[in-house]
Amino acid sequence: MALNPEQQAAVDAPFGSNLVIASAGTGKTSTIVARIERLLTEGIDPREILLLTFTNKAAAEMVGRLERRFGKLAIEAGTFHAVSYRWLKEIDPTLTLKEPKELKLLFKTVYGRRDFKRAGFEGDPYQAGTLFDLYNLYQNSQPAISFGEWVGERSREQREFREVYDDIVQEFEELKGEYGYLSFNDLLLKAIDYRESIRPFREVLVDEYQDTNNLQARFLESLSTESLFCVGDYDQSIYAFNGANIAIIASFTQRYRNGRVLNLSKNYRSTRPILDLADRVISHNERIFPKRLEVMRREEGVPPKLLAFPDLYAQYEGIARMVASSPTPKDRIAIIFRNNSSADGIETALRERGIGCKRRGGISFFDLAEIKAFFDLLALTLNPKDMIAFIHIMEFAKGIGAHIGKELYEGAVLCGEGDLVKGLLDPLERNPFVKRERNVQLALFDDFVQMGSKGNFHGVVGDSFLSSPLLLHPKLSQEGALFLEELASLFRRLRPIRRTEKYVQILLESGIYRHIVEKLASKRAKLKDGSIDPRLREEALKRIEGRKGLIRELASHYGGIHSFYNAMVLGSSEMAQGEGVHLLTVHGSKGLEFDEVYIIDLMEGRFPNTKLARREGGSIEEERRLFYVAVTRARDILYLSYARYDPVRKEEFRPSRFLREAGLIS
DNA sequence: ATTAATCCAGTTTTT
DNA sequence: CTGGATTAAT
Repeated sequence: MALNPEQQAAVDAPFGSNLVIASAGTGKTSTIVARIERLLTEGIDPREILLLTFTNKAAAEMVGRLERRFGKLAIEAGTFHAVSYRWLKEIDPTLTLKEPKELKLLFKTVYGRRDFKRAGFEGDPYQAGTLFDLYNLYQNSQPAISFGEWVGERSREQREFREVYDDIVQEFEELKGEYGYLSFNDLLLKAIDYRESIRPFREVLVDEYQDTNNLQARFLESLSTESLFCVGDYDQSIYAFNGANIAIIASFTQRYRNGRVLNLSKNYRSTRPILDLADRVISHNERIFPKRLEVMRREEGVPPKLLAFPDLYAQYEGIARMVASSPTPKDRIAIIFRNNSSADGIETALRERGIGCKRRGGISFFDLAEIKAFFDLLALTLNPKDMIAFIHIMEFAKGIGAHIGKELYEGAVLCGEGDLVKGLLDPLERNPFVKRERNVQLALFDDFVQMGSKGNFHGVVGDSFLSSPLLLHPKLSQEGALFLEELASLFRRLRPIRRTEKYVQILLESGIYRHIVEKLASKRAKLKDGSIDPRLREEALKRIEGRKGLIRELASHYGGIHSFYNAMVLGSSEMAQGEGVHLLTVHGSKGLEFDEVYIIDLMEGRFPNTKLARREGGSIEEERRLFYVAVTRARDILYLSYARYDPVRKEEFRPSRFLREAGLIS
């Protein structure tokens, strides 16, 4: 595709600090690709080019376009996080990421150890979950003050808790270290720490620069590069909740002396009526730079159409009906919503009409119990310090809950002199479960307990495991003993394994995973009276078998078992399932385009999500930018839809103010 | 004191 | 449909 003069100017911009302001649909991706092409044809080593994007999919697509022309390329490309991980892996190949959900749980237990009332506080502290989210935002915003001070500055009422909050995050950080956990933010923070060991680049290209937060900006500054090429559009900044800071793009020329700003203003994507509508609405936001978008498409275009429905379900039905009868190929249609909660309703309505749809994340594969269990098992074998994974696995055994799980873990670590694997396979011969004082004074009694406990597990565990001091736990159940032995045997069998496929195979076929799978299948086959239907059980097992196959298939694409695990944590939400109409949140739709777009649930409260807009980080301007992003995904046809009533919550709706701003209602 | 079962409320966007 | 909280059972 030929470039227009503006695009060419960006491609040809000399080395230095370049900022390209690229409005929606102005050929941003093509420009980045052409820029890299130019660098390559000038003879720059691909290894000296770094491309940072917002999703790994976007990076893969751009690299794919380049490779079609140049063949296999060694360009470093991916999200900030994926790239950081790749570098850190070379420094420490065993580091393992932990899901934000799990970290939140850990944070909650740390928080739970504080008793605010008893400590004499009057006011209401933030809840654990809120505080955890705030902590992430704090890390992303990188202020110079402590977390507690920062919270106190944003809210007067919270000032009294600032020391407690500092204490909580300190303990949380210590525990993370103890268990060997890394959060997404830790990837960037660690990469900044190791900046000296990261190779220099000739040019670093940054896509979606408007969504950069302070942590990412610091990461960029820590890189050694001759030239910076940032592409963004402040009207599409929609990640304030994640610390995205428009000031970063707005202050580019102040921060980079000799920084150049280039503009891409010719829109090739959408028809005039669609762009006019987008423009009318976004003009209600304060303009940072006046921006004029030139419509390049010649045809008159179809005016966007407003759809009003009496209630939510009539809306989902109606949209499904329209999609069904539309001549547009299904995979070039997108249904876009503000909140993920809209997805289920529309998906059901589409299903009923036999229309397939493609949905990201959602009721994910990774939320299934058997998949979670697999990844806990994998996480534990990769990082034996992962106490939480150990407990999750042991909880499948009857009679073992969080408490005993934790005691077993600590016992094993004690018997292994700090090493869980040693504690399982080659333990010191002593009872780790008696209090030390007692141990000294009542040595004879200990012996008695040992003999007695071990006797219970004859026939349950093998001879070699029968001598394990872990079996001395007074409340250990038979199943618990079996699980411990199976776990020990799994560690033994995995030790010499290098190949990813083999490693995954052994995990999936291990005794412990088989037990877990059978328990899950039985649970799912349980009838109302408590009995198990063998047919249902067979079906459940079959479904699980299929999912095991999927895990094998996923794993086969990765060179190392650590890479596989970390890629699953980093990219699980990017994976989409299904074929057909695209179901997307506005955030998920960023950077994509479709012939026909339906924006649904355009009601006050929902979109704009007024609850979020009132919260810190949110604003009605941000909601308006979200609307702008959604509208500018459309090439030819745009429908805007709302419903007047929610029959489940018995709630009346008013149409979104954006519909008024768009001139569609008065 | 722990674990298992049962019932009730609630549901933000992403790496 | 899930997570949390409450309750029953061990």
